[in-house]
Amino acid sequence: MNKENNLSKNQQIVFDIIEKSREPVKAYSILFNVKKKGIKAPPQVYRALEKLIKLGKIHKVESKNAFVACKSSNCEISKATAFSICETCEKVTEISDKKLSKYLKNFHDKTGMIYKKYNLEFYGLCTTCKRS
Amino acid sequence: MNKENNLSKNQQIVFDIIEKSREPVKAYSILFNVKKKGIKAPPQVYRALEKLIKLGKIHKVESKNAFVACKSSNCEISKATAFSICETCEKVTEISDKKLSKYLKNFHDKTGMIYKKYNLEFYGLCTTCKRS
DNA sequence: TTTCAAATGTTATATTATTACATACTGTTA
DNA sequence: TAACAGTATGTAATAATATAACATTTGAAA
Repeated sequence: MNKENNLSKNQQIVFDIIEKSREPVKAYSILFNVKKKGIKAPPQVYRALEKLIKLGKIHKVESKNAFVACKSSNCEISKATAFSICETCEKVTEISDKKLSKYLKNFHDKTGMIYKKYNLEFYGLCTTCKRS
Repeated sequence: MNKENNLSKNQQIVFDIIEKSREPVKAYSILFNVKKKGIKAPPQVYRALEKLIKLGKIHKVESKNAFVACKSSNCEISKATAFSICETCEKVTEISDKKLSKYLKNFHDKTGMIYKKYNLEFYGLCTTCKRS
């Protein structure tokens, strides 16, 4: 364990890759990038990813099978995620909107189900792609 | 093409499987089930799925890599999906809530991005699993 | 210093999805 | 009706994503 932040060696290596990236990173892209650091096999990456998600340090963008560092509530355990995804340039941005998260956290359906977590992915055209 | 509903042979076969199922169906489970009907290879299934999604007849539950028939706005093209997923029994239900969909359709983030589509997946405990 | 949970290393394999290319069907319109 | 365009199909191969299973090591705390 790394004392400062509670991450183990592999977890830190994987997290660093994701954090530095400006876009969602795929598991096998991570794997490729950490071969030089001694991580050789998929389970090592997937285990680190799983732990990082549990810790709220990263999120999985489900519709892209890719991972991003949590920007909105850094280092807190986050079970509420929202992303905007540009269908043209593929840019993914985490949305942190108090009203939206409040609305969704308080949402109840008719059945009385208890929601502990949600993931919302918007698709559309980002402002850059809109212009062109 | 099947005149009644615009689906081709393979599309109809795949749709029937999904429609009859009470739970989300995975692509390879579909493939296995339609081998007897002459569909033998993944691309045949994936192509049908793709078309059915375009038509709004089915949705993909992204976090499960599985497909469900659209119950809420039958046969209309649907770009706005919301599901509730029980973490215990894995039951997936499509949420059709006018207020929720209105809220999300009208949602704008700070960047001015135009949203054309969204997918929302809630996780939690269904009423049955809550009791036990 | 034993002990236990967490983390790691490794091989193999399962699961999900796409590429690429050849062929056939369907409806339109010249 | 012949030609065309668009859509759908069949097929083989392979790419991409993810997990199972098992042995071993590490780290913190009792």
